[in-house]
Amino acid sequence: MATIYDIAKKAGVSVATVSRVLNGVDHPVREETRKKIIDAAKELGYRPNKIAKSLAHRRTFTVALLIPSITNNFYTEIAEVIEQKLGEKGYSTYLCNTQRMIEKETQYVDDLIARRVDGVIFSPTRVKPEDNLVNARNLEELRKNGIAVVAFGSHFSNVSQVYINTYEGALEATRYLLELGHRRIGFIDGLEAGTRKSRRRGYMDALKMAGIEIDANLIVSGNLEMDGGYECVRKLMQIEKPPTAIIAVNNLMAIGALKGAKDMGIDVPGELSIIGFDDSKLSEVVEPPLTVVKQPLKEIGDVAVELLMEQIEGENASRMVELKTQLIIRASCSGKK
Amino acid sequence: MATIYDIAKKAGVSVATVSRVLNGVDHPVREETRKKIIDAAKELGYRPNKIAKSLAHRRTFTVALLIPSITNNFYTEIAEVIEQKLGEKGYSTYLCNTQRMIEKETQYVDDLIARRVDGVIFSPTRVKPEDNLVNARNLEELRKNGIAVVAFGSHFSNVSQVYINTYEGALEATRYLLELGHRRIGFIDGLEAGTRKSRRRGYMDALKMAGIEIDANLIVSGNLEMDGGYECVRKLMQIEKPPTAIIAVNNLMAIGALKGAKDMGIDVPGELSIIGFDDSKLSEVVEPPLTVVKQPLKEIGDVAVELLMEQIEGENASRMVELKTQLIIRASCSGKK
DNA sequence: ATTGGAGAGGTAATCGGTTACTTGTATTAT
DNA sequence: ATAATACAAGTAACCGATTACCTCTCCAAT
Repeated sequence: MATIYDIAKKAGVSVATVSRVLNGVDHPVREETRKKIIDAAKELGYRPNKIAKSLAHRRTFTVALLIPSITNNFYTEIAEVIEQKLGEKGYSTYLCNTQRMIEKETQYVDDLIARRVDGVIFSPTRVKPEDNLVNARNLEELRKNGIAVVAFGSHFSNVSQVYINTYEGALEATRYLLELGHRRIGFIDGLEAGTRKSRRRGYMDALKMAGIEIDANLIVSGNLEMDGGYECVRKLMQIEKPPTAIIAVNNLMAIGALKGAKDMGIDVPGELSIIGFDDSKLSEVVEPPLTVVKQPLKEIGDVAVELLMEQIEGENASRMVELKTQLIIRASCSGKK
Repeated sequence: MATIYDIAKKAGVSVATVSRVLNGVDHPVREETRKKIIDAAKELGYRPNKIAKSLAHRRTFTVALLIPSITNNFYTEIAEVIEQKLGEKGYSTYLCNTQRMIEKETQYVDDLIARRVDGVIFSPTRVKPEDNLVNARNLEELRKNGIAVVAFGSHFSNVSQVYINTYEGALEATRYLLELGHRRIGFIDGLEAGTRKSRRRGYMDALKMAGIEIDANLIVSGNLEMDGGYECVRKLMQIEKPPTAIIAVNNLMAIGALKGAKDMGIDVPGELSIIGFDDSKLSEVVEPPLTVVKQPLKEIGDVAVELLMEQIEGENASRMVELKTQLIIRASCSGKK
């Protein structure tokens, strides 16, 4: 492949001039010379080598988006807007999918440092509570190596982040079910059993405020995929006094729960109301369309990119932006008679 | 950040030795020296610079996966296996999403060449028939610049590819509907109206062989997303003699069609049978679960990586592998009375 | 006539690694 | 005792760019 040296030789100039012309650097060059260089580059089918450019500039103009899953629309819809926005700003996006495996997260972090990405938008992979520590360590490692970081989907200290107030979302959803007359409300949680889990807290607080005692049997956990929701609903509906409504902490689990209920011959919303989290096209097409606590996907992406750019190109103070959820009422909930 | 020069100084050796130790090159080094180097590297928090490595090696150990959509599970499920397999072989994956915009495909191709990826797994973005030409040009550009390429999702000459025999898939699906007694079968196509579209040919051939004349009114096109299917079904059901069964060319369109039919008050499968393409988790959770022509996602990914590795690391003869579809019968079709 | 500065372009160090080739020493074979 | 060889390590060119600094002309100003 042709290099700027080849072009320089062919055009009879030095590489400095070639570089200047090809990059539009502010340095006077005669029109005639410029043309010779452009022509030579074209003839040689010259392709700039970004590897070399990156090495010289100590900038790669690459940003990584590190997420737990790529088959979950929640993440891909965010990914799409992030990639779009970064592209407009001249950055390429590395999409890194951990498949919810914490070791892969660490592997990726090492690789991203080695590749000298300019920034990382980080949504932690957390299946077991201990993963929390690994997440924090990975984040720290990135920052220690001078990489700008923005996080979303969880809490960290001292890092720019987009924080979605899921506590209030869960609170609102639970209250909605209470208003409909439900008293036994189940909660389908993810595996990442921590202490300060906001969705669960929102759910519990709403119940407490309504003077309803919390029944541990009504809270079950599964993996964050459809089968997790499927299994959870079966567990919930087989306890002594099964719930009349259920909240699931993400989109796929809600859909899995819906399917599980149907397979058990339970009518939704007739016998069981279901509320999911994370709106996506899917929630609309299932039967019945799901009532969900929507997280503002597009905004999350927009804000994440903004925060990252502030760090890469501006003052690097870390900042936190809070976004609110919104309850989208569709047809998966009904009043308790 | 620390470089091998820093390590060399700290350990009192030359950079050559550092490089050898850190990369496990087959060259004798005294155990004592090795230890000094390892320790120095650790103390300095050394992180290898893959940019520099790539420049020196003229290999990036990066492969790009260039696809039309990232919010369609068909692609993300393939992406997941590809990324997994490539990772095992020591390659990082660049996931590039064109959002079905042909200009983005070209932009990406230019960028990938500039980034000197070792290979590209390419699924063409094709919305209008003319895009075909752009796809071919992009492919040629990659190859001209010495980048290994594997294509899937369409036909190209002289490139390794995974070819899914969708002609037979469509043939089989149509015959299935014919056996159920349907005579008026609608076809929901994508926008990419070409001449030699295999799914459509399979559909038409099955009808012809059954002695049924093709009614152009039964063939409509839309975009490849849910709303495309949604609109198409409305069109189809409003013609003079509407179909009693429909085949849609991809997963999202089938789901959109299902939703569209429901919204029109049409019972599926009672009044209308629907068959989709591209199996994915979604097809199972909609109501009724969709009968689909399944494309072997995992195999597509596996084979694509195999073919690419053959080119990058072995003899670079281009090769074509044909995969078969499979009709998965669920509950969205019923016999015509 | 001399000086100063703008215009046009070149030289070579640098980014952080890899590696072909060379060197010096210790061991073994003859 | 000496040559041959293995071992252990170093030197410096190279990968493909960028860019600070330098040089040479030419022309206007004094």
